[in-house]
Amino acid sequence: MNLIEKKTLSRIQKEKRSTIKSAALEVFSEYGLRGATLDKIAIASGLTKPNILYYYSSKDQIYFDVLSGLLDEWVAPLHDISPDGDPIDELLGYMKAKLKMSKQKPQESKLFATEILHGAPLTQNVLATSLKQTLDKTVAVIDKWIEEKKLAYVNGYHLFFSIWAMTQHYADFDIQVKSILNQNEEALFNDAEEYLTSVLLRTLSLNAP
Amino acid sequence: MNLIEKKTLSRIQKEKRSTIKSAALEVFSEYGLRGATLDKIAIASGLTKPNILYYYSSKDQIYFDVLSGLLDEWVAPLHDISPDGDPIDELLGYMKAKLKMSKQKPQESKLFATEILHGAPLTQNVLATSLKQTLDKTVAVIDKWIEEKKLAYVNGYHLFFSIWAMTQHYADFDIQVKSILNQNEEALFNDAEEYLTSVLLRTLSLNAP
DNA sequence: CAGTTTTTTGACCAATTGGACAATTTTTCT
DNA sequence: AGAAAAATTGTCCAATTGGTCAAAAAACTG
Repeated sequence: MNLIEKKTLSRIQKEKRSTIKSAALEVFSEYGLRGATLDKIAIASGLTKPNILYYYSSKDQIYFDVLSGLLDEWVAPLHDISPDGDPIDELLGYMKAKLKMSKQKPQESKLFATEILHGAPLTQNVLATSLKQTLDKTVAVIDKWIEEKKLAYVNGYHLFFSIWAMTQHYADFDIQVKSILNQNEEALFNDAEEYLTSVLLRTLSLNAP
Repeated sequence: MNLIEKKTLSRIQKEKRSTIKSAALEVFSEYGLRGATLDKIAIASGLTKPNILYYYSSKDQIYFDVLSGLLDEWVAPLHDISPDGDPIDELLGYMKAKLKMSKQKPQESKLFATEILHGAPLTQNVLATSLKQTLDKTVAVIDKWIEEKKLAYVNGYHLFFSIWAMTQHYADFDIQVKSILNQNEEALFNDAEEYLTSVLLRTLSLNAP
């Protein structure tokens, strides 16, 4: 079981679990939980199916482990927003951090998107508790900044929804984006960053209509 | 076969195909192509599995039919942008139309999102041809408006990517949004529209920094 | 090196799946 | 009404699936 997990994992255990997890991320992000098969994960990892089941008790366990590892990483940039920094710099920095994750970890973004899209069977409580608490705090900071006239008025929650949506779009919908723009990834993400920077600047700056 | 389809479908054929399609939309949007089963579609439609296969030759055919019907509907609002209208009114109207679709047709949005997310196996060529052409034309209109000083400078393609991302987010990630905001749907979409309106206004208006 | 534990695997199983098909029922047409 | 066509279904099947298990192989221990 995962709950009564020993604290000292052998070298082989660490290696194999890590191998399985990255193969599983690959397969899950492409096919989703239900579309992914143990056989596909076995092939992607170079292990046999029973061998995988020696390290994880079920397919769902693998999915759960991969996804849990992701959640913290995904929320982390929110914690880097400093209430003492310059509001616009902080928010631009946050957007850039999220955009960088979309560029460098598209599989993680897609896995997360698929999970939410299909009803968040494993993460709904995390969303409603941990994520909500973190976001509530951050939105309180935004509201304070607005009150101090350091930021134009915006709805803080929807501001973050839109930053998530706009940045993750480049990972989750990459196929659509690349079907329309025949650019290399470098140029694409440069343009995206420039565009998103200008949207946020115009949205958040005080000297607006 | 679907290609050699008769033009005159009987009353029963029309009814049953329609029944199957709406049941399939329900199931596909919740589980994705691979997670959906004919049995689930059978139950959701109130028909038997062989009966479904009498109207569609395979599960993939059903998926293809549902998705094709969706694509046109999904792109349609782009055609309503008039080059002769007021630029900001036209773009606000487009955003509102897309947001309304997210509110009223979340299943369609989710099905489309899942398709793209998992590599757009059935729609990639449609994206690269039909959608691209439509968007190219619309972006040309945007560029003309910018040249005529009716609109602040923006990258037209990324403008549409961001409108799609921000509006569809409320359908695709509804579970996340609703986990964080404990509002009824009416209030939520009102706030969303107000927020998105202000973002677009500030982004597109000329009197900006 | 011998014994013990951990790791790996081939063979297997039951459940689910997409789909085929012949027989039956219902609808349509004259 | 009666024949022809269309629609419906019960039964079946082969392939794929997640998962088991006992035995073999490898790694670690004294």
